[in-house]
Amino acid sequence: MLVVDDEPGVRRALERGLRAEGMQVLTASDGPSGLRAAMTGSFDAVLLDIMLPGLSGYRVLERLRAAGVGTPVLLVSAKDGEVDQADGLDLGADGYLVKPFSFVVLVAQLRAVLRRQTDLRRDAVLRLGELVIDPARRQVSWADQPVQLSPREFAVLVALAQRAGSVVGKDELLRAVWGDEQAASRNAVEVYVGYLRRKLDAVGAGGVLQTVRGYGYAVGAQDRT
Amino acid sequence: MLVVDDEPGVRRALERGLRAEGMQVLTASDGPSGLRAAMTGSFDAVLLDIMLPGLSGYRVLERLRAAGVGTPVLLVSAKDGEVDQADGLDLGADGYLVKPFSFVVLVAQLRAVLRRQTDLRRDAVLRLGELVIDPARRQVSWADQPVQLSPREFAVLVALAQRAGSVVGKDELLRAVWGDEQAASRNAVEVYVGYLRRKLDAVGAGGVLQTVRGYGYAVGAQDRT
DNA sequence: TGAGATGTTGAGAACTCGCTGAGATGTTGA
DNA sequence: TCAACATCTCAGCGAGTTCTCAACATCTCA
Repeated sequence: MLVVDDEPGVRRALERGLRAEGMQVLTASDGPSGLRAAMTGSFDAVLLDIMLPGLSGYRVLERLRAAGVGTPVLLVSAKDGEVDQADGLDLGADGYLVKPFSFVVLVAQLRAVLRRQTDLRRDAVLRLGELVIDPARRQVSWADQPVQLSPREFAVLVALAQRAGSVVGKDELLRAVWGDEQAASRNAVEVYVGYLRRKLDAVGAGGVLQTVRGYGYAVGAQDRT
Repeated sequence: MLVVDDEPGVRRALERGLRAEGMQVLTASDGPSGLRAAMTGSFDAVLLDIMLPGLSGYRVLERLRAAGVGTPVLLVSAKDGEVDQADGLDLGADGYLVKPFSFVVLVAQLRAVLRRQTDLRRDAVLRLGELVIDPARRQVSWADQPVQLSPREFAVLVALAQRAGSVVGKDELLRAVWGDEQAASRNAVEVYVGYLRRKLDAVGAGGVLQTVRGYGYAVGAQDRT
């Protein structure tokens, strides 16, 4: 979660509350720094106050969407006018809260937004340049050539592709693919990345999976939808 | 879509937004005219504000249902009380939105309602290339040759065909065909897919049912993105 | 330069998965 | 009551998959 609000008291309260709900929280206190943080696209959701110093919440949202960042955004405002709502909605906000709002309502909205997000994501086709991953059909192809993968290989590739552009630690992969009970050693990750590389190389997709020594792996792509 | 709301700003914003989502939209600004429009029954869904001049949303909904019009209705209100929600749903509303609501949420609810609607029209004949499934007559044919199926076999085939083009997990199939109480093991699914294949192969429909190892089954359909 | 850390890979044992034939059990209708 | 059918479990086979081990390659830094 990214929380953008100019009042230190609100920031602290939200941070503490959301932590207690098991979320990881980062905060920003003005428009520009909030925008910068949100641009990384590495948040599951953003809670954005409208009245902000430097750059209003509207503008932040606008630029975010213009830059193609699709992270869900909940707008927070003290104002209640219809006009504001319509504006916010047209800009692509995913929810709207009017101050003062109850914490319970906030959490409910957040969970709704996150659920919708994962619902959409689960079956959404992932595209990374020539690489296309279709979770609904469990199919992978490179430049329209299909690539046959075993279930584990597929899961590893999806886990990497979902975090495309950033490095995924081996332990993180282990957790994402093998589950929490750690049924496999860390070497299994290396082996499966090896399998994936071999199969991808065979269709000309060399160098898609990069090794980051001492940490983990990353799958290419600077773009994003 | 029929949008009934007395505020011109909201009407315009919704109209624009929904058009952008590919829907056809008509609007009405008060209760009586909204009711008249809805009575025609020619809408896929109605978005109905509760606070309306002339005739409240509740009354509109009431009369609509009394007249036997089953069009799905989403109620919109500024009020947030539990009582109101219960009232609205009792009157036969299909969803409830509290202002201020986000446009994304509205669209999600709308799609859910429409999906439910089409699910009810289950009797529609399913066509997958040469394969024709008629749920109303419980008949299946391949290239005009009829195929005799037992009820279970039929149910499995329908469950697969309804999600044509995407992979259906065995557990998912089990739930869809056998119900939630898990009256059968996962192997039953394999057995029935086996039966289906044998019968389909016999009329030349080989390879219609594909196995996706480690996950489930998929029935043809190459189109779609 | 070379020792230790880190990553890659081939081999192979153990296991899981999906398909199938056999058969127990239940249901229906003559 | 019996035959015909439907449903579902079971056990076994063969193929594919998963994962570990250990040898080897590569990298990093003193």
